[in-house]
Amino acid sequence: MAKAYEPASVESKWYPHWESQGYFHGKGDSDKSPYTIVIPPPNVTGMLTLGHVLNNTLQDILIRWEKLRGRDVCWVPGTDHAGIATQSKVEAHLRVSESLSRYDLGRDKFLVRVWEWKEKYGGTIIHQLRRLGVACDWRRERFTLDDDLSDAVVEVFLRLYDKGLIYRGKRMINWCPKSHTALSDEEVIYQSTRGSLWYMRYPLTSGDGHIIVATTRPETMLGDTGVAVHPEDERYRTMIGQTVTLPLTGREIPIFGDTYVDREFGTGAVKVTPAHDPNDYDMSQRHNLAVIEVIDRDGSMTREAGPDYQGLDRYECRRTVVAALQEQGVIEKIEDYEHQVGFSERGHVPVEPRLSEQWFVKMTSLAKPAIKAVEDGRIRFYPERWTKTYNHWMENIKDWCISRQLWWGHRIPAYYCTNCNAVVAARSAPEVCTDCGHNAFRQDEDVLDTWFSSWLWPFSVFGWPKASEDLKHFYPTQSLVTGPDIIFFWVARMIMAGLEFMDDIPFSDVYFTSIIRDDKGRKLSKSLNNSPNPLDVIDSYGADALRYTVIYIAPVGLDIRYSNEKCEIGRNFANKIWNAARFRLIQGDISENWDQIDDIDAERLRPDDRWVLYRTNTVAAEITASLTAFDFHSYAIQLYEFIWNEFCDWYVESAKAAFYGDDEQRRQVTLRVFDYVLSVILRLLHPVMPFVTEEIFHGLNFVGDDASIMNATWPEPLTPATLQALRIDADTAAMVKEKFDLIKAGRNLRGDYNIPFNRKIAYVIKPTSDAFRKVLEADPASVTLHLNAESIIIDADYMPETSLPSAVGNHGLIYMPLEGAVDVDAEVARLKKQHEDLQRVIGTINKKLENENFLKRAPQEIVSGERERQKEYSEKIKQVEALLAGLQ
RNA sequence: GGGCGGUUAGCUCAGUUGGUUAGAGCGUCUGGUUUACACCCAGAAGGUCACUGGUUCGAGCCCAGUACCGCCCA
Repeated sequence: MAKAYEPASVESKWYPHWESQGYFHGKGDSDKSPYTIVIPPPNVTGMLTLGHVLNNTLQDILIRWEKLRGRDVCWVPGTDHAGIATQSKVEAHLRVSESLSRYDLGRDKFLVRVWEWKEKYGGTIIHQLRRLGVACDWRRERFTLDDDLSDAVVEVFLRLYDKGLIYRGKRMINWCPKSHTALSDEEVIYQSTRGSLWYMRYPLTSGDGHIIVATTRPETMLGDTGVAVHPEDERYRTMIGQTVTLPLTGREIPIFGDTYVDREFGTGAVKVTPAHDPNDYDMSQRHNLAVIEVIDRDGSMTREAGPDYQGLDRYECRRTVVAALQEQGVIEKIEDYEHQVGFSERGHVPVEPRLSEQWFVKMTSLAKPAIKAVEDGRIRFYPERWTKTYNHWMENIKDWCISRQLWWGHRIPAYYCTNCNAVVAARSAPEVCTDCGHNAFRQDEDVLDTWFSSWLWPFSVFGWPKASEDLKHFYPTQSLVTGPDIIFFWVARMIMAGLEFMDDIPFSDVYFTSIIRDDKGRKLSKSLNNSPNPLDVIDSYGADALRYTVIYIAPVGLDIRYSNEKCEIGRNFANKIWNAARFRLIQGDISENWDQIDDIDAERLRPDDRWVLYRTNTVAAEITASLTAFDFHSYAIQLYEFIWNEFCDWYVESAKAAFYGDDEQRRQVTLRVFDYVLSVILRLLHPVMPFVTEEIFHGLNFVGDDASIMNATWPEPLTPATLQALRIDADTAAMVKEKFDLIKAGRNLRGDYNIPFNRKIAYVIKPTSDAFRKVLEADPASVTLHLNAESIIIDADYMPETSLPSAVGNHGLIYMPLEGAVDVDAEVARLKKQHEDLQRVIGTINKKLENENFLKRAPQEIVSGERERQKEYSEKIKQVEALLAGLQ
């Protein structure tokens, strides 16, 4: 084995091996209970980001863990077609390389080009994911535009249409002027934007004064068809019913009262542009106002805007309109104003509310059972607080706009009679129109929202609507790991779809990941150039290191502050376990019965062996509990602290005493214990660090060349019989811990006297309890080694002739006999400090025990615990006082 | 405006249903080529647990309020 762990060769060796051996493949017909995860499908245009690293590492931990626990695991990977993103990318490519627009090519030829692009670049993220080591079932990889999955989309559309839950209608929707398509409410990102509030004076037609309206969008005044005030607003009461003459256009429009108007905002009078504002549109319906469209689908002004403005971009038009109004003295004043502006999630331009004909899904009836599924705990969210966000959205759910004016996607399965325009939803064009008998139809030009296929993902990947063994076996899935940013887009909709079409929940647990930021707390973004490329990180630190680090630094329910340097945590940790294994290999071949300890002769066990077995058993249970609770951070911390601070710092050192000693039988037993513990550690670690654990498992011959740690078993708790037979218990473990504490005290004495650790010196230990004496006498060699002592004397009756450097523990004292003078001042100072500390502690204990209320009201075990401590510390302080007396 | 988080060591964070002298990693300082590991080892320093009040025998933890930071929804 190399002196330091070298990830690159190990990773490139094992991943192809795992994949070719079919270890990632869910059997589907197995007698084992299934454990299924569907991947949140990344965009087919996507590149691997740190967000993917976190998300997929978490899923991989669950999958590998459940596999070790013996379940038939299946993690379905795949990508979605990402309508807008992919289409825009290919359009941009065509524009730059061939100066072609999609209209130049036409729909069919354009789609051929998109498919070509997809075949060429669409696999990028899928291949990048493999570098991370994820145990995805690649034989089941799916794409949302695959034939099966497209069949599912059509089936769902038709079912909902037949139920009356899908309808087509002219509504106010969010329009992306860059992508020229409608968007759902969820695809609009509101951002605080600095703008202005323009106050405009609209003259009354009567010539008798004016009314001042305030607006953030002066260019829309070209489409104004009314002015609204609150009906009870005294300032304007007399104006209701009058008309104003709209500047620039000369249109005469009414002033009317509507309770929607906020009297506090601006002047309390608002201009009403029904075609370009959802609230104005609602008011126009209530008050029979005209609807005049002045902004076109590309964000330019229409003919209706008037000859001076037609064709201008909406922002250019704003400047022109304001200039014209200023010239006419219409602008009363301009204030700086910060307000929320909706931006297109994909197009990154301000959306334009627009009236248009679109397809919608009625959501209310779908939402009801989905709310209930979370309410009654059939589906659980981690962290739990996300249920509130979910509930709030679900209870106020709005109809879902599912049509997109794109070409890349699932084309809407609706056909229009070319004669009478009758609408038919069907798998293919009907032969004859049932309304008029005509025989020609045209299909709807639009495609469906990408999420309209994603929401079916948990069952469409298994072939639904066709019945299949896979579907029966693997649905419902168990865990979903995703970001809270798509709780509405995806999670909520999958729950609704699962219940509606499968009559069952799609998954039982949803784990919401943290959001990754840079170490200054800023969002990762291309423009800030603060998004590390995970592949570079894997090259320099290793996949295990990156995986482990991301889990280790992820706080529960908070954002992660990441920097590449933090991957040293994972790299160092991998190297640590690597070297512990290397040390073991140097000692010779692995024990034959490394996978159990039941037949070990208890008499051969050292206290340290019992301690490490006790701790291993405890930590394995704690780790299992952490993973069960989706507490991945604890999982990582528990591994780190046990492996580094307990196993390596204490047990490996302690084992050296046995390995280098004369007692061959003891050596063999210690090797057995070491091997057992190491095998447990590796299996506990495997879900998060698959590569290094596999390499070590083979390196130490825990498994043969053709096998894998992936197929090992998760460590089971030791049986009570074993624990009893080997006398592995909390008391022994506690006593060994006392020993370690006294060893630390002994090391501190060196520090006080500036004796370097490499200089061997003599120590005397005086146990003050029988149990402690026995632990020490059972294995003085390990104490000698831990202290790097020249010699150790264990003597319960030890009385030094002169004062010696010494320290007091809970069950004994340690002395450091020195040649030459004792530094009395230093000794006194240290002991006095300890005396003060003890006095303070004893003081608080005494205060409690003297408090009648405490004795009366605190639980008995707390009170007796305090009595115990009082006794213990009193003993200890006496020892300190005796030492002090000897010095003075 | 409504909702949800957060505030603990220089930095990043743990801290179980309230109960030992509040912990870890990184950073800083001291010492060390110890035959697993310098990607390391042995030590040290460093905290009024944001603030105010309350409940309790007992509060970092529970309750109320305040301040600041962040996210979501309108």
